[in-house]
Amino acid sequence: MARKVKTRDRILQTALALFNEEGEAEVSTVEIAGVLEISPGNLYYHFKGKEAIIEALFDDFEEEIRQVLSAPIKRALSIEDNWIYIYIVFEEINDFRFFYNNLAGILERCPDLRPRFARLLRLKEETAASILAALEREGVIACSRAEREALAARFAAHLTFWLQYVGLAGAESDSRRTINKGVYAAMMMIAPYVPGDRAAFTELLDGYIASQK
Amino acid sequence: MARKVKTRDRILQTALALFNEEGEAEVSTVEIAGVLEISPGNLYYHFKGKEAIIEALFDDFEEEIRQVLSAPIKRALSIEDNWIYIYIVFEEINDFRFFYNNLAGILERCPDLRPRFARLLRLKEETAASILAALEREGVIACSRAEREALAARFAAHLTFWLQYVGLAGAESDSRRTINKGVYAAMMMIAPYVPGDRAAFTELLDGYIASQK
DNA sequence: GTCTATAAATGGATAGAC
DNA sequence: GTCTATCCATTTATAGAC
Repeated sequence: MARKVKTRDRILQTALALFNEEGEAEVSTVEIAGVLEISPGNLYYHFKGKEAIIEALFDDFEEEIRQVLSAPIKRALSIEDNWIYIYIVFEEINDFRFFYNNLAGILERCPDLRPRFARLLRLKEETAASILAALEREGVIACSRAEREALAARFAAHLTFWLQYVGLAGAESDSRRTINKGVYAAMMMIAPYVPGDRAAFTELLDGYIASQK
Repeated sequence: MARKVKTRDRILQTALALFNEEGEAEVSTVEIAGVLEISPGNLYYHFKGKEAIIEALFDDFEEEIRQVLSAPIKRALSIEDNWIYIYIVFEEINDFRFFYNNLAGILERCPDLRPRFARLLRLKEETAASILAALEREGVIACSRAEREALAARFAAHLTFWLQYVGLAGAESDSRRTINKGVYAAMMMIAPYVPGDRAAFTELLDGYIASQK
């Protein structure tokens, strides 16, 4: 007996899909209601307006991404483990990409989200930094504290903007492939810090991305 | 006898300022006309609509950034020369930042700009690649072709998104300082490829940014 | 070139019936 | 919870006078 999905949830789900597809600015509350085949009035019963919908979607996103970023990475020192980990982060961002595609606009109209989003950025940096520190301890990479911090910041920025970047360069349709390229690019940032012959490391990466396509 | 500035130019100038300040989506044609103290009708005499204004602004931006990116860098192998060069690119982007702050939305409504913007991205990459190649030839850095290409792509992405990134982390007001930090971050991407003790190179950078603040 | 006036369309929002 | 009906505000866009 297929349990009836609550209208509130259907609104969120549909809004998310439309926002991701057409861009948040391009989607009106009327359109969302239209796709759902409910009345605008009904939509307004559940959410005071578009901002309320966006904030509710951000709640979901924040919870999920926090869970991913805060998950202690157990023995994630192999290339494979790190690859998968980064892949998952990208996937999460991809699911809420509408947000990243119009950050300035959304934060303008939902000022409450600004500090929360800034915190997420910091969490990304911290997570990257702690992974790098672990790699450093195990001798996988060798770099100074200053380098590690700069690298962590770059990492966070990469996670934040990569999907947008490929979208601009020319629409790549296959998201799995796109994300794998993003993971590859992330790993390449680490390569020069691998002691000894980093060429071997690079070749390992090349092999890995080839196997992923 | 102060030559009268053409209305068309005043529109572009005012629109650019408002777009940068409040975000393109937040500014209507009526508002632009209001600030200029001309009638909306008059504005529509000069431009068919907001899209036309945006495209005209993009024309200006494209011309200027092309000039900067295509300028042959003569003997730009010193830290100082490269620093200044990157600074100028950032400055140009900063002057038209409204565009970068709402890329998805603008490209949605002005599809003509999409390929042109993509070309600019490629130009950024090519420029970065050729600078890196020069540095390689002179022995300033040492890296493989694959590494150089990955680095060039990262460089282009950095130029594209850095200003947005700091804007999100917490609004830095002083643009000169922000840009200098962006240049520093760019230089730090090169550091690990400097042969010998890269620590010396890093210290040089630290000294340089300290002198710039 | 510039203005006034106004049309036409859209999106956000609410009241009140069912 | 949901709908219909409606209102208000904003924005784009045009016609025609000066």
